[in-house]
Amino acid sequence: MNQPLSSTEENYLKAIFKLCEQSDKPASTNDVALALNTRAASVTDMLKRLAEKSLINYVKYKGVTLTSSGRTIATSLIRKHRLWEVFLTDKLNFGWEEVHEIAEQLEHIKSNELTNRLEAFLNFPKYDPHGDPIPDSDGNFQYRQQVLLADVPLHTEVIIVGVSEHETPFLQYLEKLNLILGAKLVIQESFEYDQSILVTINQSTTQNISAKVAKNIYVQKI
Amino acid sequence: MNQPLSSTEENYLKAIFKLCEQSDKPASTNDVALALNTRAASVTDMLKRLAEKSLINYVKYKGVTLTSSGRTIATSLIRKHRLWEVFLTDKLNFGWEEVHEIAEQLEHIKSNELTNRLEAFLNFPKYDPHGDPIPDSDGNFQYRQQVLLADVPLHTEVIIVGVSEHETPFLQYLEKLNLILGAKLVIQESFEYDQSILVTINQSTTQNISAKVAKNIYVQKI
DNA sequence: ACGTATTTTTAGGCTAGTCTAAAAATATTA
DNA sequence: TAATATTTTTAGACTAGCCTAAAAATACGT
Ligand SMILES: [Mn+2]
Ligand SMILES: [Mn+2]
Ligand SMILES: [Mn+2]
Ligand SMILES: [Mn+2]
Repeated sequence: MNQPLSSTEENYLKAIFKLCEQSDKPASTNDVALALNTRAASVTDMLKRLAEKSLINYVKYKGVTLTSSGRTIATSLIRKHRLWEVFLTDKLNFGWEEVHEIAEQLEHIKSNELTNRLEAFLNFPKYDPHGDPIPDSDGNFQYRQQVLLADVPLHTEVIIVGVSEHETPFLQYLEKLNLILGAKLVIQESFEYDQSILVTINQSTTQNISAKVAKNIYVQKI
Repeated sequence: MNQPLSSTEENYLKAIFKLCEQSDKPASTNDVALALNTRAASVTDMLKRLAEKSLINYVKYKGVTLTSSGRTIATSLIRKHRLWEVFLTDKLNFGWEEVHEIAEQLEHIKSNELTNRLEAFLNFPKYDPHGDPIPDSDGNFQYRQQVLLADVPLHTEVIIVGVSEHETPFLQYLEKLNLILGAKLVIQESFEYDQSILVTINQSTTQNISAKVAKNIYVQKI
């Protein structure tokens, strides 16, 4: 027992973690299939194997949650993913829209010593380039209190602290609009018609932002 | 066609490259099996598939060599392996005996941009922590003229530039004896009895070195 | 050159992981 | 609550990669 997991098995654990993270309810077979871009039948297959290894709690037709050893592995993957993303942006000067795909590969490198030394080399960062918290070596996250830009009232000054989507086109688009981590925003107007909002960015330019974008940006009041 | 290769396929190409590097003759099925710690039947299987993809020249019963596209992939793997080894020693302070295993994983990360930026970040190193040359992005090696310590005549001053084995115990042993890259050696005596030699290290200590060790250390006259 | 030893390939089977199609269970709606 | 819709599981098949055992090809010694 306790032989190293395949990248595939690791990806299932990570997906289940993320699906259960918010709601705390079990994840459905279909949700997992959707998250991993695979089919429900393949998921059922894998759930049986992961349950066999005591990494998940799986009840037929009732969904899946992680056991504590499953959660340990999942958080370690997220930790590695986010630390590598910091490495790629801070040390190799990649843009925040380029790092996710490479980190998807790097997160599967197996060496705790490597992870810990990388963390030290990066000066123990607490957040990744997208503003997501980096768990410590015990798997504890430092969650930040944050709200969606879409839920912020008018005339409140806020600062961008994160995004809820990591896909390249979205991040490139934000970059273009100067909507990067740390940017200061004030909502000037909200349009009923299409739920878009008018925001002032860094006390200089003023931009119209679609509802879709506003729902994917996390901000903090200052 | 030209879909990305699996790590397994990449490892076969790397092994074939190394087997053909010195001798220039085709590698035998058994040699490949030995190098990859697998069975001859599995090798035959894979050789058929790699030949199908035009990555190797394979003639039944006659052995295998790389095609030029096979060689491109193999050298890219070696390039990545050695650059990561430099990263691990120079930036993360790993010992030269700890890096090989981790680099075996890292060499399969797919991103040319990553490799090239890593190379720049490391200031374009020409040799890895074991003294092996790092090919450039076109796959060209800068070979060094070097001889085995075992073949050096008495009383010649030489400097350690490389090792021909990367296994942890061997490298740890060298470390213990202060036989690290850059150490200056002079052979004082050679013993017929067991082919061991007596060497002065860095003009200070004098050590007896077994024939086995002396055959795995590369040196340069100075 | 011929018989023996070695090397290599073939044959057939195994596991992990994937898929589609069909069956079974659960949820929804009238 | 009974019919229908949705979700999930099962059944069966496929590929990559690996294995052992047997057959075929090649190399070697006398
Ligand atoms: Mn990411
Ligand atoms: Mn991220
Ligand atoms: Mn190495
Ligand atoms: Mn090396």
